[in-house]
Amino acid sequence: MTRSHEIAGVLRDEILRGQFRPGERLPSERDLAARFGASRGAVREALSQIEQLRLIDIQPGGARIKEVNDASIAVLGPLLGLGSVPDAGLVDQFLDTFSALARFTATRAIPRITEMQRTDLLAQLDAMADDLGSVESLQPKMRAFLLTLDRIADNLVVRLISNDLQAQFVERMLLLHPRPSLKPESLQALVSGMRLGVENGDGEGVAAALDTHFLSMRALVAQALASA
Amino acid sequence: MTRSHEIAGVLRDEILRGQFRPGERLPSERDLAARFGASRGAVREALSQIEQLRLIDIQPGGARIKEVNDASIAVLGPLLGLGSVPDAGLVDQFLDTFSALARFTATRAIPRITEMQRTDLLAQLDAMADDLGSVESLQPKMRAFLLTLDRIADNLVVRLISNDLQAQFVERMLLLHPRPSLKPESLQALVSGMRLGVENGDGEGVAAALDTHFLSMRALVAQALASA
DNA sequence: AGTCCATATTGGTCTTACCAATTTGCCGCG
DNA sequence: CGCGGCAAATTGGTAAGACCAATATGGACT
Repeated sequence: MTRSHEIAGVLRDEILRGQFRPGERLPSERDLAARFGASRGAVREALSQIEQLRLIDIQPGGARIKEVNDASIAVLGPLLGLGSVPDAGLVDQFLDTFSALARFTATRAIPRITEMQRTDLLAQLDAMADDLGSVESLQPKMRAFLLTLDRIADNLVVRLISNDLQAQFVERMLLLHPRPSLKPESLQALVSGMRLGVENGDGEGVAAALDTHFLSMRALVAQALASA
Repeated sequence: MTRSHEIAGVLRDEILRGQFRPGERLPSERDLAARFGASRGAVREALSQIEQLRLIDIQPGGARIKEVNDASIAVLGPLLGLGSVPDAGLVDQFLDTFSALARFTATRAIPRITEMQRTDLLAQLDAMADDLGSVESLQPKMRAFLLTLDRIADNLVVRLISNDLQAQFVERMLLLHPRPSLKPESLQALVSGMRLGVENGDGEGVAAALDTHFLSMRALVAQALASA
């Protein structure tokens, strides 16, 4: 972690916390350098990073705060990490979005899979079916399965979105205690539902199974966050 | 446009063009400074920006190129602008993604709209219905309508994704000649389809209208790009 | 009260310098 | 010939100082 990343992190969080109003001017680079006990170069690198998050607009005369609504999606992770517990509403929006992305991937992938790919997917699902009890080992298999679908769907735009969100989200949610865990019956339904869809080349079937899975997931996580 | 942004743009495009293999080392900051006739500070700021795109990994010892698959979605715009004409496949993936995002927004927004919002939406649709002939003036109304839905759906994650993609995509596609334009009948079907959905509180109806609209759009754009 | 201009401030850029970590390349050993 | 190990060169990280052009500020003047 370099000095400029540290500084960027602090300033980013302050902006996300709303400590500056949109349109307001950020302290000058020289003032920030003094505040952080760093060189102006380090501060400039930090500001350059925050500018890429589209949280500020740097111009001769000063850097001005922008609306969070116009920011890059890269602020979502830091936004989750602001409090000691992630914001329940934002987490639900994340999961809802994941749900839509998974549905997208499934409906685009299934109609174009080859026989070999189908065999591969079925094998992965069978491996998952043997593992319903331990969420810890099912999770990575689920991710691998969705990644396979993602490769088949072959949409770079959605792939980058999914990767980005996943990276920001998973990392922050793994810290939760206690980790919510779905009932084996639900997982069983998910796996068998997807299996049926893959077998029949029914993308909508796979998507539907994912939909209900994400719905239960959202309910569960909401409950976990409420109690935390 | 500052020097560091210029340099970052050049290096970014070179990486996106595949002029470096993943894992390969980028020239040192001092060499790059010499190449661009700039100071090391300017180059460092540029590299810091490229690092935020997740195109490189900066470490003591050197900056190493990463896989484009792991990059930020902020590379999609530059990726569209690499050639004289945007890549048709990537454009289609963009539109497909827009389609899914619009569907998401519609299905989430419609069930939770208030009477006042419904009135507003219907008014917007009526204004659009009077304007089917000129694509130039319909386009912004369509965007405003989707933005209204977006505000109602109230999902920050999807909003940021949509904003981001839109900003990157629209800007690059406006340069196309000739600009593709849908037949008035199709637009008529879109507007009336959405109107029916809004009236009946039928999110799936609105989404379906959007689906068919984006399908025609994709066919049209593919044709335009093939001829360009 | 409004306008205009001099001044101070701010970002943009370059130079030079030093440190710590990594990489490189050479040497000697097995 | 290969391989381990050590020293030197290279590389990124950071700092301090300086100058310019564009912007913002404040005061003088009308």
